[in-house]
Amino acid sequence: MELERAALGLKLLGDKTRLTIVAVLKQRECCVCEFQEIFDMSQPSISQHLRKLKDSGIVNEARKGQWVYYSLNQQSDLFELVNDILKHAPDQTEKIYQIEKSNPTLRCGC
Amino acid sequence: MELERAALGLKLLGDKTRLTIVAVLKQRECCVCEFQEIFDMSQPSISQHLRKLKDSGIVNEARKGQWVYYSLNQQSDLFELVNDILKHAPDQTEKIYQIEKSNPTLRCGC
DNA sequence: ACCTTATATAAGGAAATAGTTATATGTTAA
DNA sequence: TTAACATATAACTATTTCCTTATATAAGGT
Repeated sequence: MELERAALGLKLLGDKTRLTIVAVLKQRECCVCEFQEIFDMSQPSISQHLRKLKDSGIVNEARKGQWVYYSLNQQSDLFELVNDILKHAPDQTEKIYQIEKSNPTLRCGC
Repeated sequence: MELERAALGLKLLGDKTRLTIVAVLKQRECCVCEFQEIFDMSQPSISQHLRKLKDSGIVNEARKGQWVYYSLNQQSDLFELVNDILKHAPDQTEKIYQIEKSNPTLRCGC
């Protein structure tokens, strides 16, 4: 991989919020309103972080009804790098629990 | 490792210049004037990048006469992360060659 | 159609960042 | 002790970053 491309990936993951996002996505795909449960910031702010990750190809986005689900893009040229980095990041089971406890997508019945 | 600490390391390596510095240091320790041979920027700018890497513990600094040599700090809590990242960065033999061709520390006789 | 919910985009502001030039500090050698 | 070299620090600037609020778009339910 080009050094510049790797630097872009590292810069994107060099933010606490975005690193947490990808660490959570490694365990489970999530929609925006689920991330709202675990971050103490506005919905637009979360959307903007997800957009950057999407633009770089690190994550995929898929609309399901009114929700947009994000997941790690395993086809990305940055996937292996991201994956290796995540080996050094703490498990996010606690955050996942926090999401599931509040269950913001309850209404969809799925 | 704490997520916040990992994010700091990633942010530091998420800069083209600093990522190149650590990639070069993986192959060979270098002093500031050697980095000046491979970066198209001022000496203070290079010093400032090295300071950030030093402050985080990623690199070591050792004065040898009038030169200050930098090397990867293998004792750093970030070393394994850095090392895994460098697996995804290109080899820097070309840059090393560029340094050795101009040999800025010629005068020391070492 | 209309209201509600979910998400995205636009616009703006405060703080961080990466570079610059000028100057200070530390080391060597004449 | 003075000059030359290597590096660090200070002060400043332009740009980028991350957040905010306000608004737009998209989908679902009544």
